Amino acid sequence: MQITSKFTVAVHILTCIDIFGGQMRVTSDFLSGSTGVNAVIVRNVLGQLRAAGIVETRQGSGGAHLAKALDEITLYDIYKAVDCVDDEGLFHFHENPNADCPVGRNIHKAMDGRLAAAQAALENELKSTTLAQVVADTRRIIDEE
Amino acid sequence: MQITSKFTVAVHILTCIDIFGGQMRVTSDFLSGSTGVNAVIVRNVLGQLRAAGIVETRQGSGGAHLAKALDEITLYDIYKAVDCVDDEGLFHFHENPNADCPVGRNIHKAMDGRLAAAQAALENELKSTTLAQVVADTRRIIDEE
DNA sequence: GAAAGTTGAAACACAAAACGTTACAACTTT
DNA sequence: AAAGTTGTAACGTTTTGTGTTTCAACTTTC
Repeated sequence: MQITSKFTVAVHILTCIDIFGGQMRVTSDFLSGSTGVNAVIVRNVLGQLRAAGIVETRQGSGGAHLAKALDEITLYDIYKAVDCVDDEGLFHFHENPNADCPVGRNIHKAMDGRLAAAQAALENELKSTTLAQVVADTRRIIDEE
Repeated sequence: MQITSKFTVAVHILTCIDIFGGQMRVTSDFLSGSTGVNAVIVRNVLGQLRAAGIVETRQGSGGAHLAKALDEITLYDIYKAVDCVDDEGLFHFHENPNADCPVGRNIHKAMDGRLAAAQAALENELKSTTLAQVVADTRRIIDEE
């Protein structure tokens, strides 16, 4: 089980938009080249980021731009934007526990709060990290090459 | 994306073993009935829990038993036992970033530590919860019915 | 020691999800 | 008008999770 690569691809895309955006038009084709991901998938991810108010794109003209300051975009925003987890939550209960068994009909309730706390711990960590930090690290690593 | 239901099923199974183990033989067939999960799957999960030293089972005789005290089994132990995540980690990088692009060849390094921190936050929360707590909650909910 | 019930494990089947691919209409700029 | 780009739908492929069938090995009971 792994969280969809669309999440890390989205971070990659946003980092490219910031780093290359000043010098050139950052098209889905260019992003496909940098990420190694199919251009249509890139456009799908950009569409999700646009729906979340993170980037701006326009038909025809080409070139994506950030819609917010780097330090106003958290990894959690991106994680939510690309739908890493659905409404059911990160953990998954089996559908058919036996309602005639006292454990079967209550185990869900007994675990729910604790699993939600674990999921919240993950998400809080993502909320505390901004794209500004990731981009700064990326620039530093590039400069040190 | 969701963490495999084998995890919550394993917790369900262990809870049953504790609650019903005193009165009856808790076989894979019985556990299949309570969880709604196929008996072969139950035996697979029991096999993983046995490999992790959490339960004891024996061919022929039937009936699973806990190999440790309830408060010595954390949700993290179970999560690891049933292989919720592989060695690559919870997050997933795309395979083919472009090594000719400065972002492409460095983004992995720039994100790694932060993603590991997020995963660790989740796992630490699971480590802080024991099966004893889940079973106690389950018994309380049953008593209140 | 034979019968019945159980576990362990392999092999195959099926469904859902992730990701890739093709195709094309709508749009913008030159 | 032409060239390049985005948005989106439709379909294909691969992987993974889960279910199913089958059977050998083992234990207990009769």
